Amino acid sequence: MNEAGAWTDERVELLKKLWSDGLSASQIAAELGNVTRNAVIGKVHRLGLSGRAKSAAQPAAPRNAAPRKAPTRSPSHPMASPVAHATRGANALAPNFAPEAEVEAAPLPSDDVVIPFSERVTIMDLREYMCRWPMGDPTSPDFRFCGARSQTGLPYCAHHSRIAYQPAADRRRDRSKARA
DNA sequence: CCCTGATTCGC
DNA sequence: GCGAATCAGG
Repeated sequence: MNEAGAWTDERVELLKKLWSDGLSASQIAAELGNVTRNAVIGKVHRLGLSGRAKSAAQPAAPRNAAPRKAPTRSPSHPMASPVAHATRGANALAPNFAPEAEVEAAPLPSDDVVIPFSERVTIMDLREYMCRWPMGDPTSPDFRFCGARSQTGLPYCAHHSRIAYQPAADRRRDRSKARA
């Protein structure tokens, strides 16, 4: 039998299909099984795919110096960073709320379900990786955000992303496997 | 915090 | 050819 992680024609075909289908490398890797997302990406590049739904070509990112073997992990902090703490507070809490931009399912207070209180955060505790799903009136003093881990590139967590965008054909984010 | 694809390079 | 390590961006 073929090796589990071997790129047979079958697997390559599936790879092409899924890649052109818009699935992410990790998703494809999970689907194929016994391969990492890096393997998928590597194969994609070798096949000449890459950049499926992106610009024809990136602005030639000067990716110089990338010694993955002898990384300069020793003198990493000769001086460290001079406290790059940019206090971004004190900004106006402009209620520039877009009730209906493209989100028909307005954030009703009724969907507090499945959202534990402990997860809720104020704008003060809101981090970049936290879900910004508004809960309650922005004008209300007890206005809170979901605060759960937000999805990549999205301002909301997985749960609220689904509600917000209501994809015509939802992609099953099956990351249940392939996770050492 | 997590994820994304892109790239390099030892194997 | 392969893919881990690494990078850079979101």
